[in-house]
Amino acid sequence: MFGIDRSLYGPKVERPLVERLKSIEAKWREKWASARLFEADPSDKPKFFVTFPYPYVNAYPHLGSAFTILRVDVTARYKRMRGYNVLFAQGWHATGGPIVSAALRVREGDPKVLRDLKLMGVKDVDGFENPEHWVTFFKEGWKRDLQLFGMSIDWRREFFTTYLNPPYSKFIEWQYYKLREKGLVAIGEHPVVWCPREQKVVGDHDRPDEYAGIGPSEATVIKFYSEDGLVFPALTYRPETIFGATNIWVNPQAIYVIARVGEERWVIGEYGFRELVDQGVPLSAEGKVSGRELLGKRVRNPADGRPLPLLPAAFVEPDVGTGVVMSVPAHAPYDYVALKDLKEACSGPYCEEVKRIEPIVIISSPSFKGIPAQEACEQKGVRSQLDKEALDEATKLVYAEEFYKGQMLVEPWAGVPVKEAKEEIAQWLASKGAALQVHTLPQRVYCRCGARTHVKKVKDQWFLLYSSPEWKRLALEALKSMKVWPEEARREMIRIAEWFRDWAFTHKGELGTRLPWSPEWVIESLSDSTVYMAYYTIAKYLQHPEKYGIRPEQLVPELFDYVFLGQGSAEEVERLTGIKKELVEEMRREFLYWYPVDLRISGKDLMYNHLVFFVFHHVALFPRELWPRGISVNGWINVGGEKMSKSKGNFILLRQAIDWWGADATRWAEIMAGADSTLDDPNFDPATADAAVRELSGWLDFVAENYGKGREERMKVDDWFESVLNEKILRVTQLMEETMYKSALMEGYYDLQSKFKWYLRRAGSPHREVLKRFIEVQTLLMAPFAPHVAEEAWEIMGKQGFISVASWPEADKSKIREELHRAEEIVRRVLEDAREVLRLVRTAKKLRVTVAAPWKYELCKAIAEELPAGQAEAIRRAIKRVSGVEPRQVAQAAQRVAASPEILQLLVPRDLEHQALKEAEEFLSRELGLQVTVELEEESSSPKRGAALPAKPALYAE
RNA sequence: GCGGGGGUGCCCGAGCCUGGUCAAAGGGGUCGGGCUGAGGACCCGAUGGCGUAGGCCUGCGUGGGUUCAAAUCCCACCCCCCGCACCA
Repeated sequence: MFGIDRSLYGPKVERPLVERLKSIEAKWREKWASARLFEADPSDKPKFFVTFPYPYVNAYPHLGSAFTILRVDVTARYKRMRGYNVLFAQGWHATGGPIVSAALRVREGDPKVLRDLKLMGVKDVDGFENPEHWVTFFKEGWKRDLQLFGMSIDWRREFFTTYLNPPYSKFIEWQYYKLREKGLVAIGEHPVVWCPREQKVVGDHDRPDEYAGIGPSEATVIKFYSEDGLVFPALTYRPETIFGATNIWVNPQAIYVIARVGEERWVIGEYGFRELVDQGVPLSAEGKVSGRELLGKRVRNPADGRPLPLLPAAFVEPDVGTGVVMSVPAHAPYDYVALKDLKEACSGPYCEEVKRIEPIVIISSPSFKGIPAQEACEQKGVRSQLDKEALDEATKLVYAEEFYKGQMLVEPWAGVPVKEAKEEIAQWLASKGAALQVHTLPQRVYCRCGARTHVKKVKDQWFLLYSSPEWKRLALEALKSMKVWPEEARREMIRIAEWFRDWAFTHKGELGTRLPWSPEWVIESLSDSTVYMAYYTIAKYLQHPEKYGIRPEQLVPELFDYVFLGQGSAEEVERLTGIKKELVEEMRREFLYWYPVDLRISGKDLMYNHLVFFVFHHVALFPRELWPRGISVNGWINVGGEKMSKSKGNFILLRQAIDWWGADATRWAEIMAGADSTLDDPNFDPATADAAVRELSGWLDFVAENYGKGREERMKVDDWFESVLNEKILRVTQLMEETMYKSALMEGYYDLQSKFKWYLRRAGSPHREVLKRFIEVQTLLMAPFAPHVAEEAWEIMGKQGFISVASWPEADKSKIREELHRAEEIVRRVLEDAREVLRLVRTAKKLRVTVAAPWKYELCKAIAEELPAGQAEAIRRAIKRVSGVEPRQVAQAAQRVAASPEILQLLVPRDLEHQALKEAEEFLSRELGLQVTVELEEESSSPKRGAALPAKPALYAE
């Protein structure tokens, strides 16, 4: 039903197992809800406030969005088990254009939007022509899916954005009044992509996909005056090449507009005319002229006064730029080829002159020796001036090379890097009145309505002044002092913050909150989602008038001033709003209890805007102690090694995954995909989800069968396993603290399980208390990841209460004994080595294991101690320290230690090694299928006994 | 171009910060064995090359370097991904 290729990405696991997990999930979901387990109110416990950027509700969550919020849930659950009062609330984002645009498309019957809706499982598109319907439909969908996923959210604090939810808009209004008071907003000009037919700004969602992401770029219009008083405005991205201009190109087929500006009369393409008018150049059309009529006219180069002829070129498109092109054949492949073509097939009266034109090289760069444009054309195999593809490549090549590595050759800029000269020359021309800075689109962009767009300068655009040094300084201070995982993300965000320019934060015709002092503008989506975490802390009061009786019109700025900033008094607020002073105070207390945000977990894509906005706005509005404390960033999930995409068929909705594998197995597989805090992209493997289904139901069976069972008498391996168990707790706890969730699951589950398996093999059967402790610890460690299964296991064990709020296991450090781990490793290696030996000596019936003589331990200990001096020196010194043994023997042994230096890491007291091996005799015999005896070198008659080294006993198969 | 991330064995993927227990965890796949009426489920073993004694050779993008010792540290280079905004 979702159009997904199940054979490739679907589940391959037994249905009954999944059904069993799902019914367990339903059971605990209900129990949590009826116990209101995740509803968090201020208490005397320490608090932890973790947040997930609220999602844009124009679709259901998929595995990618689920991944990030899962990390939030794991954090919340872990922190609860650590004794924190955790606030995890969730809102929905509806601000902006995409929903409005999608609704419009539904009204128009756009098949693509309808198909996408169908892919979501929407059967009836009735109502989707209305933006509001999208919001309510998908926020309900999100909520349902997140509930099914086991998110431990306090739903009383749910809300959504835009004027459709007045209390939230009141909050945003307050925020912007504050920013204005602080002088952080200003009005100014701003270039936008404009649709002349619909008279509106064209965002990415308002255009066909192939035009997405193309925005206004800066260009220079250079004015060339002709002898008969006309102005030819040539638009260029490379004003510095003016010194290499040899002529002007016009298209002889095209019709140009003659337009008056003050005293001047310009010759310009129709498109450029409109674009410049919309950018404030006061052109008024007076007439038309064909390109052909202009040929042969002469203009003056404003930079050096040289006369330049107007020549014809077919590549010049009248509806790109101004339709007038400055020709620089040495540095522009198009110009170079057009000139060459013209020389070969010239027929006009200006032919003599054309033949005399030679490219003028004015920039030097490492890659080009002669004429750059010529070399680039040859390199790219350009055939003619209409060979667009090759020419574009050649142009790109020359441009990049010269921009980044080129130097000017012309005085007074000789030697200046092009990067700098470009700007200076443009300014110099402008100061002479010979040029102006404009914006244009680097290629044709069409609006969804079909009309060609151009760049318009909006005059009364509102800006957030992110370039303000003081604001920036505070934001950087916050970024530098907060916790950020991974560290690379901090560096990246600091760089982004430094580079931030002013931000146009108001739009028209979108969903959102109206700018209170200029309501024709709506606050844009990134700008209304910067400090809303503060809103969570009191959302339960504001979003539930039936309970608290607070109406939107009572939410005046003074209320927020008091609640968030402590300004004014509760009495004053009561007088202004009629909201009871006690309630106002309660809100203030609640805010102060929860704030600041302890951790914000987000996909790495938001580093480039939202997360930095989040920091900027907090430092602008709140005192230092309320600034955010942490950010953890993760990559975007891949499925089957590739980015999720609808066309590849690997696009998996969360609801679909839950249907296939259940919530816990999906969570498990997502964590295993790579939930550590890194900038890498995690990879979701459906096979892992299948395996998780088996793993989790297997665990429940295991708990049911084994909890409370086991042998009574104590063995040495029991101590080893207890040590492992306690060490794991320490390790996993540390990883959890660092939001390294994949590593935590790998160590805390898979690693521990394989250690447990080894323990079972070693011990034959587990000790009752050790087994009990193992089952408890294992279940607790997996609880943040697979909470439903963990609850079920907890219940099977007969524990009271929810594991979701049980205590995270505490490591008993006294039981961690490093030497036991080494001794066990020695046993493991003996088994491994024995296998290798027995592979080669197939006829063996017995195996003797000989533990090295005491002096060899002395020797190794000495070497280990002397090692800082370098290995060779350490051995020399160590040999001297061993006495009472034939020196030649000592030297030989030392030589062999040098050949296997790893034994130095495994060194344990001889007694312990002997004891461990002695106890493992039976185990080794069982594993190897022959009789194994362990003996001491001095008592041994094994022909191999001399080869024994500490941590590496001699083996003799006979 | 700038900024960020990455390149590990048939595949996926740990390790790299803090060099030695690393021929390199764990999965998957493949091969062999066990359990079974049977199993895609579970358990055990093998899975770079050579080797009738635990060894040797080759090896973590490429080329150098530091070190007694490098997947790990340093330098250079090659390749892949992402961002460079006014958009969620």
